[in-house]
Amino acid sequence: MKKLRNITPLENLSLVDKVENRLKEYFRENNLKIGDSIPKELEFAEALGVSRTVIREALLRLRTIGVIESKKRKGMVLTQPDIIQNFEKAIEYNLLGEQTLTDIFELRLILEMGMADLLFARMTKEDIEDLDTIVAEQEKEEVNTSIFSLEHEIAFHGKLYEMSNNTTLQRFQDLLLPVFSYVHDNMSPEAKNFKYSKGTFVTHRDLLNILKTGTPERFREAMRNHLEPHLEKVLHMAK
Amino acid sequence: MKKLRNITPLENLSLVDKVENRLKEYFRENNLKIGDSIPKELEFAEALGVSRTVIREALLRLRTIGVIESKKRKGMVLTQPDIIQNFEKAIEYNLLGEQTLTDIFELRLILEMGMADLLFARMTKEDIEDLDTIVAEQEKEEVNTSIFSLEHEIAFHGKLYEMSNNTTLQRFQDLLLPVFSYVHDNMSPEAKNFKYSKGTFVTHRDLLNILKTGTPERFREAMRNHLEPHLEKVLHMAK
DNA sequence: TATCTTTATATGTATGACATAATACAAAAA
DNA sequence: TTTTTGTATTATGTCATACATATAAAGATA
Repeated sequence: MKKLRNITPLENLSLVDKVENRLKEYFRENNLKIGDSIPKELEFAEALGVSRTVIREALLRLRTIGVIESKKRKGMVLTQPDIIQNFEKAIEYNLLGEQTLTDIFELRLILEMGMADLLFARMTKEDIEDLDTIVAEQEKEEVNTSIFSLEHEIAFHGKLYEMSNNTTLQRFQDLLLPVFSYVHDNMSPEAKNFKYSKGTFVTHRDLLNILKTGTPERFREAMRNHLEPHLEKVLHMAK
Repeated sequence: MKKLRNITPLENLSLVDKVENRLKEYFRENNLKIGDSIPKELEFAEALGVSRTVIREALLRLRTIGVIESKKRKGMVLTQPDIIQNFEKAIEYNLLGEQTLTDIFELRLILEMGMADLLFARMTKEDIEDLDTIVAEQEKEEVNTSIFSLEHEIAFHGKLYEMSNNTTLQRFQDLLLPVFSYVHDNMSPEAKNFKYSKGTFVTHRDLLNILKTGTPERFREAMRNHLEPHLEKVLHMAK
């Protein structure tokens, strides 16, 4: 039998899919902005000639991704979708694959190495003081317990993100924390041991000092060393 | 009248909200993984004592964020949510605020500066050849038209993301392209003019050469220069 | 064995009814 | 007048039922 080629399959969209597309068109055509209210379900249903059920399903999708909000009696209004929140929802279900998790962890490394210029441009005296406190706290505890604590790790690096003054980036990191701890927990014991061994590698204190008196370039290099155990693991991983 | 204090409002979750939470619990308790199939709508409805409508709405939310897929007659199975796709959907509606767009653009700069180590560790001979072609193409056209083309910009930087070999990162950039062009279009003419003015700033060719014979540090520094006009604009923006 | 046809079934769509919460407005109280 | 309280209205939220549709799986046909 001759192979069938060059024939595009006819689109197989469900009614809800079509309605969703029409809604998107509608928003575009009418140039609707955040805060604008949209017609009620029954009006849409009538105008498009479908049941309220279908309209509701389409609208519900929009509600789920945060494009609209609805209130009883008041109706529906367009809202600014919270891109991070969608992310979050997906993660809550613990269904991200190994590869995605690794990718995301890698993303963290990239972010922290790339953040240098932003940090130097935006850091304030208060930021430095905060970091000082965080590092001092860590050093005090480590003398006693000599146990690596994920908490301090998060406190220090979290503060860096905060200093970036980029809300999206910051929330991104908030939400990725569980991923970080996941990867952290699943790291080989060896990697854990030689991590942050003072002297060999750059410590939080070192990073802080560079922030105080150094340059973005030096900071990047230092951060690279600081993250080296992670980097090594990730870089040489079979992809 | 005495002021009312210390009374927490009682939770006001819709039925669908509650059902959604119960479903999440259910997945957790039964330790369900990607690929596992779940009971049908009617069974859930009966088990939870609510109408099929409510169950469907809750399930639809999950379907929207990509946690489940459903097929007629077959039922529903857990799927790996595509975090990028969710992002994408939100963006399609053109409802992201100015601030978010700026944040995201900033994110791009951070990513490209932070990517250096990854690139050097993972680039192949073919990658370099591809880049060579892209740059040559650009140079040829620029001689004729001397017009800056977003296309070449995207081709070159897109290739870099591709070379990172990080699928998530790559798709992230794919989806952010519209944001990039948006910010690009809205840039002040001055910024556009002194951008990539050969000689003054680092060109794509320069970056490529560093990739061939240089080091990650040099590449980072070069990329910093290359992106300087963008960086300046963003760094000194009132936040 | 391979291919076609039928059948059972879970999701998809339609309809109509009622519940609920939020608004606007009227009425009452201060 | 101002503030509080009640009431009607209305758009979304929930329910029940029926039917449409696609398709996996079983059965029939070659």
